[in-house]
Amino acid sequence: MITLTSVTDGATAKGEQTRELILSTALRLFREQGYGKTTMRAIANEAGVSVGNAYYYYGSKEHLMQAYYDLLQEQHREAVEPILAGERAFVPRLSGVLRAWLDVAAPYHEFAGTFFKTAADPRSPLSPFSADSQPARAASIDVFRQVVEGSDLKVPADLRAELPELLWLLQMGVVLFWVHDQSDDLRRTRTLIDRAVPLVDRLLRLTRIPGVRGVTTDLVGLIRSIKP
Amino acid sequence: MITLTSVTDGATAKGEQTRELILSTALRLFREQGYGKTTMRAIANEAGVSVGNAYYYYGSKEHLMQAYYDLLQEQHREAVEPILAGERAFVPRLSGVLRAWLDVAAPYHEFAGTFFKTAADPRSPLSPFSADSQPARAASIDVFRQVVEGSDLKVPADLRAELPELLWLLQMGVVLFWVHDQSDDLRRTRTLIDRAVPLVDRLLRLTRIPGVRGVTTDLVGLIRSIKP
DNA sequence: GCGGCTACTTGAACACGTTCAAAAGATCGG
DNA sequence: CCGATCTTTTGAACGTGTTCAAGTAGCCGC
Repeated sequence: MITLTSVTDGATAKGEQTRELILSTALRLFREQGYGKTTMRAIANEAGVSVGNAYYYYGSKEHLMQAYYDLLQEQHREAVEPILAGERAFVPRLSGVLRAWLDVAAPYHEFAGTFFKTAADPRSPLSPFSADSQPARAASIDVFRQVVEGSDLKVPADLRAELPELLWLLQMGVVLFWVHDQSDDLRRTRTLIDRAVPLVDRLLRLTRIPGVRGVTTDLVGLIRSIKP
Repeated sequence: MITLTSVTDGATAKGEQTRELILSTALRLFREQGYGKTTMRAIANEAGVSVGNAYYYYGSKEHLMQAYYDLLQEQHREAVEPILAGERAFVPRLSGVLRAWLDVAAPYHEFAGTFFKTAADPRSPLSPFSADSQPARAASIDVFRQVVEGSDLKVPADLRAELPELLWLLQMGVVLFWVHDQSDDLRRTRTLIDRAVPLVDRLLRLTRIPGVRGVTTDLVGLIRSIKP
């Protein structure tokens, strides 16, 4: 059934080339003039193709943004590698990962608002909670799994199992804060990270105190009960 | 300078009537067919005015939604009164307030996604974090101030001062969860409230344990340092 | 009543995201 | 090389949110 040529799933080398041309052009325009001011017509014009052609490869303008986001995540994963490889203490591991996100995403700060906007819509396939973005989310959570696993952190096993997802949620919170942060050089978001991470660390270490243990159990139970 | 007629700030009785007609028509159509499928033309048609007229009173379609949200908050404040008047224990007070929100907002669940979408955009004046919505946010936080003040809860004074805002944040989290909740009769969101509130209560009571006190101080310090 | 002012109202026009029927290329068995 | 079939490309057309120049209506001082 499957031929041995390049045409196995209806994709051609030429087609891939056009797809990438459209994406790179879109990303450039997004960066140069923002998402809102970049029109599909401008993207098509600049790429030297027709509007309809852009829609042949990307279902909507938002899908082009999704591609932007995927790129970001990929860059984040790369930026995080040396930190995860060379550091064992939990606090610098987590801080490093969060700060790396900030550095990677900084050039897109203005445009990030628009991303968050569509991401918050539950019906959008771009929502970080949607089924469609499950792979991207899993990859993102995996970074935090590494943060936990490679660290010297000691927490109860049940909590440890949920921790990567919780830290991912923490990052979502940081991103939400970052999107709204208008201070110079993102000073406030940096403060948030610098102070929140040690706080999280203290909290996690508290879970070994007997009187606190019950709360932890409750928390884990809560998380499990509301998972879909 | 100011005349004694009704024209004191450039608003006429007739104008107010038109404004309300447009709003009520819009809200009806939003409810009947959803936000996305309701066009500005349809609103104008149904209200018997021109499209431009709708824009004379409401700067954008989103502003009509904002009015929807204001209505919701007003209804929530009313629904919450008997609970706050007749109950002293912290857990039922907070649960009651959160459940009341769920009940008030339930008819608009489908349409709430769209609201959240624009709310997450930091440049939108509709964002719950924006300066424009400061009054609405303050009113909303005030409900949680009442939850705390009228309750038997005992927490350190510095934390107590920040608590209303923190509980408001908790509600934002619940709303975010609710928006994405597709379970029957919002079962998952109800579970979240029923289990999270006692957990919050336990956490707050823990703050009086000496070993935990330091973490609380850190938390309060963090909050204060990142406020604008 | 009149001139002028402000509040209000209109609807055509614009810009943008998106769709789609049709054309153009590419590939391949024969 | 032909015809068939699939992939790619086109650009006009549509629907929608939004703008704006122009018009209408009410009101006040005179």
